[in-house]
Amino acid sequence: MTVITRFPPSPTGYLHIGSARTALFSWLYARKHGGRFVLRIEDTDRERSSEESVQEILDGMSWLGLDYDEGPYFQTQRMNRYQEVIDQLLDAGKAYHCYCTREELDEMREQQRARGDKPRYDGRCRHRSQPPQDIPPVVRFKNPLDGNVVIDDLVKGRITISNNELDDLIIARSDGTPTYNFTVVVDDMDMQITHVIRGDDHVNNTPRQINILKALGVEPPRYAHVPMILGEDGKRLSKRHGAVSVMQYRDDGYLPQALVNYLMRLGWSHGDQEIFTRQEMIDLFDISSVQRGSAVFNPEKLLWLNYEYIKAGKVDELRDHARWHFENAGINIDEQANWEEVFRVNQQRSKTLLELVDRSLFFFREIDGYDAKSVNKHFKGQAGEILVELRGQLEHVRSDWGK
RNA sequence: GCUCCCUUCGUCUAGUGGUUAGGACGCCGGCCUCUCACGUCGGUAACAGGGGUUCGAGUCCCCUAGGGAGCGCCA
Repeated sequence: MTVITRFPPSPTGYLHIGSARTALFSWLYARKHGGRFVLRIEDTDRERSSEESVQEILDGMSWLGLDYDEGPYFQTQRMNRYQEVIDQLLDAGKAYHCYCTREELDEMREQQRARGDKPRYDGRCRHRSQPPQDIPPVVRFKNPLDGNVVIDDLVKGRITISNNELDDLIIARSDGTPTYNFTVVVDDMDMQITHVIRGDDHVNNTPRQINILKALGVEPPRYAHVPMILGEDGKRLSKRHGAVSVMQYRDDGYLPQALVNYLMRLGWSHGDQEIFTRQEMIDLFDISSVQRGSAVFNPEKLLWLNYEYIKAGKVDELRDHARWHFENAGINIDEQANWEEVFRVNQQRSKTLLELVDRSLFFFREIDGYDAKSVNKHFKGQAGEILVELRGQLEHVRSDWGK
């Protein structure tokens, strides 16, 4: 059996650091097992989806080096297929039309909450005999009434959920468009996904999806629910914790390999090893030894790792990653004669590429001014004479520069 | 509220019944050094709490507490 994993972002913003980690795990799993990695864009929410986001995600993945073997597929291009499966379910009596109004549903949920119950649809339209003419119906999936759903999760272990905790979820809206939990199932089925690796905010969706898969007569894939990444305050990582966009890290002068390394080590470890080459990641990473609990994102450690990568980096590779940063500073690094020497002096004292660029600038361009405060503090007394003298001395050592 | 999941230094983690509970980041200090660094040596700091099981529990079981997630015609 060929392993097929997938990464299904919705293009509603930047590529989030948490999504990137899940993508990395999926990619690693596929690469490790000689399988395929599928990219699928979940763009059914037309309101919030955008072309720019798609591009941003694509850029992020390529920057991280996460190449995919199939896709990108777009859900909006698969609408006919979803409709087909909905009809199939309807015909088989495994789904039904529901004419409940939002008001009616709200009221029902309110009563359930008041009773201390979990709000869920009570299936009142399952046997509706005379459909009202003026209400466009949604389609609901007939969830089994009893029994359990068991997930043998690759990271969480066995999870058992009782079917009476689940309700008849909507698989098609009143305008006919399919909903998330349904499209995921159809896509994973059609794309023959064997391993679903995703955030553990999806564990509660999993039993529903398994039930639909079973109704469709398909064997569910294996699941691996990886924990969320939290901010310093223990809350789910979000913008208020600082940078959460992958591309922001690129802009801030991080090396992709450092980010990838950090992300993989977050919630996973291999003995005392901290630094891994790409190949080691593929060989050593094991999804089933990912930590079960969530992990707090630690920017300091990422910074340290980045520093390690810069210190140990080959100058030409560093130059490739720093090229556009230099361009931003108005320097064409490829035209600089002594750039290698400059890199070698600075790479051991720069924690980011931005710092490296900053420290290198005065080697590459004329000084256009002095810091007033420092001038007042140091340029006094004999300082001028000494500097002139020093300059004279430097003329002689110039030919030995770097030796 | 209900359901599911989780719980070792501040943070990321090792640990699979017997360890002085190990490593890493951070922080503090020593050494190296004509500067800044690199490097290097050392220190700081944890098994959430309570019951069991066992000769012996961070490791197994139960309870409590705390945290996270989900409960949409969002994904």
